[in-house]
Amino acid sequence: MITTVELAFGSEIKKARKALRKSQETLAFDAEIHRTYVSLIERGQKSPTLTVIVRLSKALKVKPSELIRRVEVQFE
Amino acid sequence: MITTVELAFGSEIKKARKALRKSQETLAFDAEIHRTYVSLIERGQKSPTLTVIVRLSKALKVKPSELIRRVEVQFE
DNA sequence: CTTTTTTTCATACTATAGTCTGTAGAATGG
DNA sequence: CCATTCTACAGACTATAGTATGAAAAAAAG
Repeated sequence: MITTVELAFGSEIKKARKALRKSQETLAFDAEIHRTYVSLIERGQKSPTLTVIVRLSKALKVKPSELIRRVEVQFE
Repeated sequence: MITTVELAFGSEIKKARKALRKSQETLAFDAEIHRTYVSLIERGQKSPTLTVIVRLSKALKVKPSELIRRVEVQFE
């Protein structure tokens, strides 16, 4: 099931990635996840696990809590 | 694969649950996840998805970002 | 100590996260 | 334009998240 939380999360990932001018492929490499999976996440079609959230955060140089906070803001 | 992040997350869930004097079963009911799964999470044996993290947060009356922040503190 | 509630553990199962390969289309740059 | 890079999409697959049932062990309560 895809809720809006995934969409919000995906858009924040994309935003943070663009801010670093990285491609999905580069981000995937840095976060050690698959290229196509980054695409799925950004489009809110998957609900990533805690480990993946942490890996993406590291690769994007943003604290996981900060990333989640940005997601929460979208619901205020 | 279980990293230490899951252990840290689990211990925070347990702490927050105890603070509300809830049983695992009650928390599971409130978060709409399974009884035994709460046990697994608290012991760091599973890496919950974003949706589950959000559900647990709601049931525990803590913002997801705050929950994650508490996890991060354990690594400082 | 005895009873009751809570948690752990085992096992089996279903659903979905995450991988992999390739391709078509869109976006970007020269 | 043209070439190149990047992203979306499809489909098939593997790994693991999450469910379900029950019973044993541990903890709490009386």
